[in-house]
Amino acid sequence: MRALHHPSRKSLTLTQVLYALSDPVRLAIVKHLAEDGGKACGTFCLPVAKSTASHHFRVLREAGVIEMQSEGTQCINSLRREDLDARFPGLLDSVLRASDPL
Amino acid sequence: MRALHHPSRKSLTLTQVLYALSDPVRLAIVKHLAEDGGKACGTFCLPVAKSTASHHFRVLREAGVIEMQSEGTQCINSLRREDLDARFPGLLDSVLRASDPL
DNA sequence: TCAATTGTTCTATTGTTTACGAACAATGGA
DNA sequence: TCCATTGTTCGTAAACAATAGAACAATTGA
Repeated sequence: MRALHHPSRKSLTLTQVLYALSDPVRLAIVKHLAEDGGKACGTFCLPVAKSTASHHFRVLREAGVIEMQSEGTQCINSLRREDLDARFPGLLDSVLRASDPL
Repeated sequence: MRALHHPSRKSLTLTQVLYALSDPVRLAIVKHLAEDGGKACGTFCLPVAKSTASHHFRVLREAGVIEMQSEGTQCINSLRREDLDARFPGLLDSVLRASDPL
């Protein structure tokens, strides 16, 4: 697996983050990661094909919402909480809270 | 002007709101309305054609982010702050705050 | 080495979004 | 009534996004 690009904290943009979070599949991923981080892509039960899931993980990564690390054949995902909180204080929390009853 | 449909507070969805806010033009509209509400569509200096602006106002309205009221030939816009705060506490504030240095 | 696992990339399809100009509708003032 | 103002709708084009299947790459274990 080649090196994955992650945007720097500074280069995160609000509109891109909001867009990344505005898809139900991606929001579900973020919710799961908020509950327990460090999960491999395959451990999410997503209602889409593997290739589509890969696309959604990529959108989240490129928006700076998640971090992906290769770990053997799988890749471990985690929320970029600190970066998001630093750049957009309160945003992630309010989104997670708002998505609770989902 | 015919009656404009506004979704009820209950029917607002997080993903729809996030999507509505994820466009730079729409975010600019929301920012302006947060500073001074009750502005007509024409008072916004937007970098798009009239018809395109109309589209963006509509997306915001249908997501439940803004309220539009006919007032003569113009239409007065305002943020649905109470509804948004009730449904998604802290979300609007964090978005507005995050968009400050924009 | 071979096969299984995990995820990415490529290609294609389908539908959505953004955008604009032109035409239209509604209102209000001259 | 006529005209200006304001905003919506329509038709259309270009760009983008979500989806899936097939092929591919990297790793791990047998």
